[in-house]
Amino acid sequence: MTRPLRQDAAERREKLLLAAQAAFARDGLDAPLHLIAEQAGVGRATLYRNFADRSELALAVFLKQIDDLAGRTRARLDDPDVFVWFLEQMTRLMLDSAGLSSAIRDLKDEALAPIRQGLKAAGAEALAVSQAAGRVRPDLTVEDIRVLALMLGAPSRTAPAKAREALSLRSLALVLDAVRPRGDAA
Amino acid sequence: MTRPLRQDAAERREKLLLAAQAAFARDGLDAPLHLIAEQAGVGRATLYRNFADRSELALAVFLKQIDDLAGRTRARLDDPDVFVWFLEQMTRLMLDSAGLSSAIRDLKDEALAPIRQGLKAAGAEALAVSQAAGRVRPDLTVEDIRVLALMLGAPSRTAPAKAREALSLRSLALVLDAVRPRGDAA
Amino acid sequence: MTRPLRQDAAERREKLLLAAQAAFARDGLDAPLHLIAEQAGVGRATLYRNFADRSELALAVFLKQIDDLAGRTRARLDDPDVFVWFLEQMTRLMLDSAGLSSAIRDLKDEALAPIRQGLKAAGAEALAVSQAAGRVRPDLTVEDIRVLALMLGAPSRTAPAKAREALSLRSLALVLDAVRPRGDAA
Amino acid sequence: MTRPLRQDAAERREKLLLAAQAAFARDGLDAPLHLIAEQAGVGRATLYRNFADRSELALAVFLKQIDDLAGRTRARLDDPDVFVWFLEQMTRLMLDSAGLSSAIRDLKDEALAPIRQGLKAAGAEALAVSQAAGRVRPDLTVEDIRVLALMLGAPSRTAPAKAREALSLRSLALVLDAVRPRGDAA
DNA sequence: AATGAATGAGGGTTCATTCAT
DNA sequence: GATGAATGAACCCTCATTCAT
Repeated sequence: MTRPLRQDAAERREKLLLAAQAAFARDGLDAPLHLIAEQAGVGRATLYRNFADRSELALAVFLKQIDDLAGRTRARLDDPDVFVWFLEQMTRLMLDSAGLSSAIRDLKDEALAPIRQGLKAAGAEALAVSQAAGRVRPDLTVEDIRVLALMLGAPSRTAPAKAREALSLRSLALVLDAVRPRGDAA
Repeated sequence: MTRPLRQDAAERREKLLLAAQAAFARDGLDAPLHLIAEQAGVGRATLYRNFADRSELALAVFLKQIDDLAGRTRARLDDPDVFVWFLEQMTRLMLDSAGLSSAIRDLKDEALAPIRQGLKAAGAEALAVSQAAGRVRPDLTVEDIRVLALMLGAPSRTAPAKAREALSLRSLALVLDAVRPRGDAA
Repeated sequence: MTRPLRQDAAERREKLLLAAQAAFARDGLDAPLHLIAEQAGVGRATLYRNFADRSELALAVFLKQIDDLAGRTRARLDDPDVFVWFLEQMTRLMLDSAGLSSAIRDLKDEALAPIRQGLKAAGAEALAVSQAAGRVRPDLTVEDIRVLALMLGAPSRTAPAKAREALSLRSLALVLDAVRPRGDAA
Repeated sequence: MTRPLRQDAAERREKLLLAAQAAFARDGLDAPLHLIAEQAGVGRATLYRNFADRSELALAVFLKQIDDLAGRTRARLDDPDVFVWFLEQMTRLMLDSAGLSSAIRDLKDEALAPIRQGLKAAGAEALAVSQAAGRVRPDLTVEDIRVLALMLGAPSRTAPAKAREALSLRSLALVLDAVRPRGDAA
């Protein structure tokens, strides 16, 4: 009896997350909430029922993406260059979402801290593997993962899209140079 | 003759620039304008008289800083490591101003483009000098200056201040690694 | 089911229209919107929710009055002097609403054009009837309806109210003289 | 010694009147005062020194035009149709100045009353002459002059200019029909 | 539970008017 | 006197959040 209801609720939540992801990607972390609700096809209060505030919504949106990346990364831990791959994926994520880089950075909302933690966790194993294989500088630490993410996300919210992509790729190239061991040809 | 009047006005304008710089540093590029006016000890309309809109104000605030950096850089062009020094100064600038990195990045306001141009101009000579001296990778281009600035500014708007400083310094270290010629002992 | 909700909203909308009509009548088309909201006993944003901007509000206010007049006019088309009656009613409308004559005239807001159209439609049949009965000059056209409305509305926004009424009545008398066939005793 | 000064002042005042006339004609009675001062090439305070407030300025602007019309009318008092000519001139005045019709009508500013008085005086003799010659209905009174002026000015602030001119001419035609004696072929 | 109407606070902007120079 | 910079009041509008239905 309550099962269909539950399903309905889950679907609504999913639609909200999708709409929010799109809005954050397009307009940044401060996209109007009422537009997100509208574009999800639900009432405003439903959004508030599912997510107490903007932070919680953002958290859910971005953690999903981080978790996804974490999973895909774990599946590649036998590749010695997995950390490079991880950074490439991160770049794409940042390129596709103006909000994510803000979420990793922004001081206004300490509630977003779990995203930083999730990011660190997602990359830690990859970093260890690549360092063990000598493909990444041994002095990098898990703390650096956030720094690298910030650097890769820096070009987001830059217009136009073409330029943004070019800047992102150049950032990635420079970051990879910084990350590879000295003297590595790569 | 009209000097006293002008002086008064100039002082107010200066106070506005200072207040704006502080506000942009603290709250980012979208700090409320009325707070800037208030904190400058001026009426709102005085702000509008001096700067037609937020962009114009931001432009003035940030160009001043960029110009200052450009001047100081030109005075050091005999140092082969001047580009490294330039990046260090840039880091400090970014660390001190949450707004500046937005200004270099933000798509919402194409009026801020001159800042990007000013930045490029400020670093171009330093880059050439350091490249000629073999202290910086020869394949870096003036276009990369913006990318490097974005990367160095990425940690801005990160709290708390202590963490922000640590992140900035780490960014700088990584960027310098990326910028130095391969095989360089640094 | 959703009727109660709708009813509430409809009532508020009605209150807004009433308040707007009063305000436009008293202060002209540029009455402050926040006063209208306040006097309707509603928050400002409610006004904006119901009417996207001042024009839309004015349009609703005045079209309602025009529509009402049109309906009453249609019910009198068997009176050969219906056009005279129409002009009398118009005079009263103008007398009671400083905003309406502006709406029929004002160049600043082309969005108000439908009011002119509605007015023309409202009077066209009455004009035809009265012309057929020989009670109105045969050379008047539907385009003249607007001119006559403007002339009848000219004394609006004249103070004090007593004087305004006298001016309006005199305008009406003169307009009727202009409209009756030559040589008519009237 | 003070003569040149006086002359300067008079010139400034003249420039202000011209600028105000243009601004009132273009934007109506509520044209921004600072634009008038600017366009007159004087400081704002000079405007205030010459005219205590907007009403006084408007009064000066419009009285000048009314006086001019009065003078030209007096010079034509031997023409039995002088009142018709007076109304034609009035039409042109109204057509050329969006502000004048407001000034004759507007309730917000009782200080403009002298304009109404001036208008009445300007037309009184012409009316008497034309009535004596049997060219104008004998029952018109000097009070009607204001009503006629209002009716002729009604189309002002109507856009576009072409339409405004057409409406004005039609108003004039209808007014003349109302003013001529019954049975007159005219 | 879901809805979306209502709210009020907050930010942007303009302009009449004053006042230091 | 003339100037125009400064002021603050007033208005417009948007959005996060609540609440009646």
